[in-house]
Amino acid sequence: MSKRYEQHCPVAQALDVVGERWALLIVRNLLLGPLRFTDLLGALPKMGTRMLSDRLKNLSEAGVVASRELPPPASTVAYALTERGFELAPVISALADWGGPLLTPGKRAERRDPDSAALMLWNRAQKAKRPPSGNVRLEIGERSYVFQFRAGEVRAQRGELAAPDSAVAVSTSDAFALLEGSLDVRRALDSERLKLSGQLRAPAFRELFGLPRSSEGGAPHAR
Amino acid sequence: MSKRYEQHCPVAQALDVVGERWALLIVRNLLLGPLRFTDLLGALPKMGTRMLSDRLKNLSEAGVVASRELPPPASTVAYALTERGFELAPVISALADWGGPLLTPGKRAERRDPDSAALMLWNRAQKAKRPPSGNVRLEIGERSYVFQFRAGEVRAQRGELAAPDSAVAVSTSDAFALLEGSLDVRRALDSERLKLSGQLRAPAFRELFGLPRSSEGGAPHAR
DNA sequence: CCGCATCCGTTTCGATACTG
DNA sequence: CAGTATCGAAACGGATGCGG
Repeated sequence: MSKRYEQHCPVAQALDVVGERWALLIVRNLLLGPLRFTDLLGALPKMGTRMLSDRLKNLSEAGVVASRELPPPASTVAYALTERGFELAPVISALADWGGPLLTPGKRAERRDPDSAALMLWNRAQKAKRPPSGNVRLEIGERSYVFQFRAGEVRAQRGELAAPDSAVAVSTSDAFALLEGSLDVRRALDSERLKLSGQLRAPAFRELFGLPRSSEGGAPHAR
Repeated sequence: MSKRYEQHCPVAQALDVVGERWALLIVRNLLLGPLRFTDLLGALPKMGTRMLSDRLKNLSEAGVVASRELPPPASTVAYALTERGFELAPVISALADWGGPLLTPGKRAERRDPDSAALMLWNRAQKAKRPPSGNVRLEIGERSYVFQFRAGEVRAQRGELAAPDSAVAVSTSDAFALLEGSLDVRRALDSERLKLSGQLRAPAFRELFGLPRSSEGGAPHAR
């Protein structure tokens, strides 16, 4: 945007770069790994192709994202965050924390994609008790993610992992249900809506991702 | 904005509320205390009155700001952050951290106001070594601020304080110079561009606000 | 003066069609 | 698949007006 705030203030300067509509959502989607133009487009409903190419251009010039040519046979372009771009993670994280209470469980017509669930899990994992170390393969809906815990850091990326220490599988809607507490980990395991394998046990899993213990304590059929 | 992202994601929900142009800058200015309509207008160059009243309306409906009638004789309205609004501080803080490197020392035509300097000092104070406890009266340019340190928390507000433990006075431009490291605390004190009084000594002052030790180490006239 | 509503020229947005 | 071209609709920015 050529409209800058023109203030000698770090907040205004930051917003000059990532304060435009869509910009931070693009960053959010790229936090889990590189994406192609159309992948981004699909993840950002209502956004037009013009918008996306404009934003990607601006973010590239600002050094936040970089486009790389994928090697053949997948000869196409992928967009990835630069190191500077990854440094926006605390901003996204703070926004996610603040926006958490705004998530109303009901709401139809709101897109629910695996990436959002994965990011929420990542955000919680960063704040939860530090795990020892290890890799977790997380399957949410059709997508697969790798969470790497080591030295008090958590990294999350799209992708497969040959030999993870543990594996988790859950549907997209159940992932959100677990996050919001309307589905209990124990109950999800019993009904096989959540599958755990490897070293990870239920209590450790819940702590690892800071999941609430249960929905309403003693009201199983709270409608 | 009636244009919502319509995604079931806390980041998107947060941006639906505070992602519009100007919104976060309004919050930033209110972090230091309530302001009147025209005060905000003056702090936000290029912003029109229409924009401001729209944004204030949206932010009020979202529960981020609240307008309160000031008691007579100053019968006018002031806008203040709600508790929910203050919870955006980590977002502003993360943006300030990320935007810090974008601040180029030179740049004319960039507004430099005391509030920005005070906010930057607040941001650094939060990350610096925890001070014991006490109140500091900080005068930047024409404005006065009160920093309250206690129990590992730092609060910063516009306003006077009758009997602070320490007092600091500096011009607006020198405040930025101290922050960016082009002006050394020691040198500023010697030349009386920075005035300290009360219990606060130079080294403690520098640590309290995480100020850099000096500009370029051994190049006093680096041009 | 303060808080806001109205008007207007310009920019930006969102959707679609189209090209390499 | 990766964009560019185009167009109507909306939003922005600035100026002005008007009731307190």
